[in-house]
This record gives sequence, structure tokens and C-alpha cells, in this order.
Amino acid sequence: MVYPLAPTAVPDADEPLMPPLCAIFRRFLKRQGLKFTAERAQILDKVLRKPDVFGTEELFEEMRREGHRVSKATIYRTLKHLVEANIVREVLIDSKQAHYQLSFGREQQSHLVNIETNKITEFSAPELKPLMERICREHGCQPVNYRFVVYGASRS
Amino acid sequence: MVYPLAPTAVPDADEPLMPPLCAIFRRFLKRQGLKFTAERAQILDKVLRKPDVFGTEELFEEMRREGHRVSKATIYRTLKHLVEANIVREVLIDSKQAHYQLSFGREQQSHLVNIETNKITEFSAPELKPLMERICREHGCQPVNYRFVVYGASRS
DNA sequence: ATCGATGCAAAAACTTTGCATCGGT
DNA sequence: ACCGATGCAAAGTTTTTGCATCGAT
Repeated sequence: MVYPLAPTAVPDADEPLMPPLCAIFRRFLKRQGLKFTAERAQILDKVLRKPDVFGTEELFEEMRREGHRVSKATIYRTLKHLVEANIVREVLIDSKQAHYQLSFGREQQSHLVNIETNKITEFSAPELKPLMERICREHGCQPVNYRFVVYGASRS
Repeated sequence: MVYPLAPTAVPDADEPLMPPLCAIFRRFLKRQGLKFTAERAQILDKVLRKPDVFGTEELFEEMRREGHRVSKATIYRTLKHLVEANIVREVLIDSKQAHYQLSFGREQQSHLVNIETNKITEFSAPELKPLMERICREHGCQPVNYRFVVYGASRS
């Protein structure tokens, strides 16, 4: 689904998540004295349609292919705001490129990376949150977040 | 401890780990048809004296300060071989720079990152290995490795 | 003597930034 | 109308690579 490029176009949504998240993002931006633009709406919409982890290059290419004319600079800038707004989170999968994932309304997810195919699968492990909390308690800090990545090879 | 720069200098070691790891690395290199050079010995020695996680820039600067004349290119190339040889492992701490840690003879460690001070603390969590194995079993792959990073803030 | 390793500098890959212009509020 | 946002291109970072020379085997 490609939204029109009309100046003030705000994606109308048959996507269940779009309306509430759009509203949340607008509120977040307003609170920070920032503006809700067509580009930001398009990026949010695209992110919502990503089933899992994505990199910036991938996001950029796909939006291009779908006919959007957002620049990489805007993608980088917007992704930062989406993370700030707690709509998207950064995921550490490799040390050369940033990866992101829609986080809103999701439990913290962990990832399984197949080192042969590079395929990334999500899974949840409820025991990790209490573990994070215990570790933080033991080290005198407040838990903020965690990342768990498992690397596996296809069974031969 | 700074090793002399003599052409064929192989670091002699009062470091307990140096002799066995040096031998392991040499064997690894020979098996691959690669050479054991003074630079590689110096890098291995330096890595052995790193108590925890380090970045390439840090390694480079410290070796410079200690009087070694290794180039960054060689550090990057050697670190790759050390990972291949299972002497060093990559640690995902941030998405902009690669970080490494001596892995040989250590259990897989997890890390606590204080997001205010950027201080990294190691901890071990024995429950993670079985968790990795269970996840891999459920997804039909062979467990290879895992990473667990907890982010915390100083208690106010 | 062979062939991989090194250092350097150039290139590549990823991300950020300056600036003129556009557009939300 | 104001001031933040955008696109582009330039600059910044981190990592890789080409090449002439060096050195381990």
C-alpha cells in the first residue's frame, strides 16, 4: 500500500496499528516542539508493515521501490525520533549496521540468527526480564533494557 | 610489558596464558597456511592483557603508546584470525564499533552496560546456555553462541 | 625463493551535518 | 511568518582493500 505524496497527506490506514501509533507519534512530536510531516508518516507506515528486524538501507530501498522519495538523512533522523518515542527499538545484530524493530505493544523480543542464511527469527523468553532485574539489583543499577541474541547453524 | 621489535621476536611470556595460546594460534595459522609474525604475536599479547571488552581503536592507541608500530589494517586482519581461531570473540555492545573480548577458556560472558557512564561489567548467567540450547532445538538449528547484554542506569 | 603479511593511502560502507529551501503550525 | 524538516552533498567514522615491499617458511 502506497500513500499519495500530497503535501499534507496523512496515511489513512487499513493497518490496525497505524491510527493509534500515528496519534502517539504526533503527540510525542508536539510535546517536543517537532512537526509531523508526510515523510515521517510514510516512514512510520512502512515500519509498521515490517514484520521484523530491518536495517536502514533495506528500509530506504523498499520505500524507494514503493515510490516514496524520502532521503536517507530523513530516515536516519526519523528513526531516532521513533526510538525516543518508544515506538521502535534498536536491535544489536551486527556491529556494522544499525538494525531496528517495531517495539510498541510488544514484549522485549530476543533473536535467533542463523549464521548460514542470516535469517533472523524472533522468540520470546519470559525468564530474561527477571534475570535482567536480578543482575541490575546485584550491581546497584536500575534495569533499562536487555538484548539477547542466539546464533545457530542449520542442522546438517 | 613491551616486547622487542626484533624481526623474528616471539614474545617470551611471564603471562600465564601466553605460551599455550601462542602455541594454539601458531597451530591454527599453520593449519590455514598462514604465517606467525611479530605483529600477530604482539597483538595476541596485548589482547591477553586486556581484562575485558575492548574496541579496535582502543587496542590500536594503547599499542602505539606502548611503542608497538602495528597498523590498524593489521589489527583488523589479525582480530579476524583470532576470532576464527576461537581465541577472541566479538561482543555486540554498540552498533557503531566492533568490540572484542578474550574468549579462550572462558565461559560465555554476558555484559551489563551502564548507559550513563558507558562502563561495561561482565557477569555470568549459567541459565543462558540451556536457554540457547532449548531455543535452537525448537527452531531446528544447532546452537553456536549467544550474546546477552543488559542496559542499566545508575540508581538515583 | 615463494607467497603470505605489513603499512600506507585510497576506497568503501555507514552515519551525521551544513545549508538553502520547503512546509507545518 | 516562524522555525523545524527536507534533500542534497560534504564531512565524519569505522572497516576494508590495492599495492609495493618485507619477511616467515
